[in-house]
Order: sequence, then structure tokens, then C-alpha cells
Amino acid sequence: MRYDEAMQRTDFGAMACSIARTLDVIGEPWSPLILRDVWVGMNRFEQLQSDLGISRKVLTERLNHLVEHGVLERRPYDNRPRHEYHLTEKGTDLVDVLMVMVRWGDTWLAGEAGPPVLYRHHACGEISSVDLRCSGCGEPMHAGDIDVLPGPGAAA
Amino acid sequence: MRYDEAMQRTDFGAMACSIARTLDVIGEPWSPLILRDVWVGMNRFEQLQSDLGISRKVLTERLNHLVEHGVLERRPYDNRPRHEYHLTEKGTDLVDVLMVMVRWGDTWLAGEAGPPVLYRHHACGEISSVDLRCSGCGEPMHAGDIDVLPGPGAAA
DNA sequence: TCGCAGAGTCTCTTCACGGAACTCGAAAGG
DNA sequence: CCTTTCGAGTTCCGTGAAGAGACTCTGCGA
Repeated sequence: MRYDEAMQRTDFGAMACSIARTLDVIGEPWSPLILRDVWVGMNRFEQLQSDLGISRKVLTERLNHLVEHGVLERRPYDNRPRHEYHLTEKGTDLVDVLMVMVRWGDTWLAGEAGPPVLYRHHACGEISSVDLRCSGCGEPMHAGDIDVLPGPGAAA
Repeated sequence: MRYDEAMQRTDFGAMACSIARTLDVIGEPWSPLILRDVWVGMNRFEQLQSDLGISRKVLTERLNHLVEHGVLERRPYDNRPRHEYHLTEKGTDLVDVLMVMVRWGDTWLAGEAGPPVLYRHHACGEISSVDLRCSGCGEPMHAGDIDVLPGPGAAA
């Protein structure tokens, strides 16, 4: 088993589980927050570092890890060794996970003060939040609404 | 700033961000996988330990943390010091996050073998996956479809 | 040529994870 | 009645990762 240099210890990437594999990419501390910041337009190392208060060493490690996994891309600017980080398509897709985290945090952890941020949906112009629906029939789809069956990529 | 005993280092829970607060609850290594296992019916300590291959010490810490945060509840059984862990309503709601992780992992990381598990939706009986929709208008809602605005609980 | 700013590297300390052995309490078994 | 078993942790130790901050390197701009 090959060990990636940035890993907690156990190799989640090798497990036959999409949750574990996803955690292998963004399961380390700070990674989701880095993604959030890049999403809302913080694209440079210094911005990220000072906004998050993360150690420069760890930020470097996380950015490299995310770039290696194709979630972020490093783009030069200004004709000198300057880079910006941007979401790839794969990374943009990952923001879905963040949006659902936001919903849960807003619902269960925000308390009196209310949610720290609001989302305005372009299509309808309303302040709203995300909702999980079945990609087939369009009805709500949550933990209790499904059966989990072994798929083609199941472990032996 | 009070430090919880089970924490990476930086106190995500104190940040004015629902992602960070959510990470404070399930951001530690293994927590999402523990949730997954409890969700699919692994409710006892020994089951979880042997299924995940997690250290018993860490499993104890995680379970306590999740119980403290009201995501799991500890239920006695068998009239002796035996416990089972079950999802609370708050915890069941968190599974939404896992379902979206699964979708991303299935799409981007599953490779040739295909997804390790499949979901059958009770409402329609079809094998399908989750889709993010606007809770207002019902149209798709992803990273690029929204504006992010400061909310009532924003930082000073 | 000096200084500066962005983007990292290096080093050191502290703490958390992994692994394995040990404990504890209730029932079952001889 | 004494011992074993089993579930559910607890304790201990060694290593590796996070945090903090100082240092480096590169190319421009004054």
C-alpha cells in the first residue's frame, strides 16, 4: 500500500467506499475551508493564509494535495512566480458538499444569531437553501428514503 | 476560548461559518465513516471497531464527541453495561452530507469498477442518486447558481 | 542597488493517531 | 462458587502531523 505524503494515517482512498475516497481528498483539517475560500474568490496564498489563520506549512500541503487531486488548479499571473488557485470542474462539483454542510450548520448550529451567510438563487432570485431530491423522480431523497444496495464496485 | 477535549487544534466551532461549525462536529478523521456505519445498521462498538479498523481509543473519542453534539444517542440494551449507538434526528439530517459525498465520489473517483453501492429510492423504486435543488423554486442549485450574501449571523 | 511583496520552505514544540495490552462488570458454565 | 467469556471501553507508548514563526528565493520597481 502506497502512502501519500499528506495523510492522517489510515489510507481512506483505498477503501471501497465513496465517502472514504472523498475524505481522502478533502477529509483533512482545513481542506473544506480552503475550498470555501477559493469558491468565494480568495485565490491567492497570502489571502488564504491570513483569512484562515492556518499555518503556512499546512496551507502549502493542502493546496498541493488539492491540486494533485484535480480539485484546484494553479494558475500563473503577473509574469512572475505568482500563482492563483481556481476550482476545476471537479472542484466546483465538490462545492455541492459544502452547500449541504452549510444547510446543516444553519439548521442545527447557527442559534439565535441566524445563519452567517445567505444564498440567493440566480434562477428565481429568492434567498433559499439547497434541498436533496431524487435525480430520477424529483421527490425528496434523504437518509430514510432509500435502500442501500451493493454496486458493481463493491469490495470482493 | 474553551477547548473541547477532542479537537484538531484550531477551534472551528467558534468561527462564523456553518461549514467550519459542521466540521467541528464531523470534521475529525473517521467521524463521517462512523456515521455511515451507524446509518447502515452497525450500532455497536465492536462492530464499528472491526469494520473500520479504527483504534479503539479514537473510536471511543469520536463516539463521545458525536453523542455530546447530539448526532448520535447511546442506548442501553440487554440489561447490562451494553450500548448501541443510533442516529438522532440531527444525525439523520447529517447523512445528507454523506449522500452528496457519495455522489461526488461515485462521479469522480469510482473509476472502471463503478460505484461501490447503489441507492434505490423508495418513492419511485429506481436506482438513482441525489440532486441539489433550490428549496424555493425547485430548479437545480449548484456552486455557480447562487450569490453568497452576508446573513444575520455574520461576523462583526 | 536596495527594498519589497508574494509564495513558499525550515525548524521546533506540542498534541493526536495507531496499535496493543489491560481493566471492568455482568452473565454463563462447570 | 469460581472461572471464563464477551462487550465496552481505558491506559500506555511511539510516531507523525498541526501550529507558530522565522527564514529563503525570485523578480520587479524606485
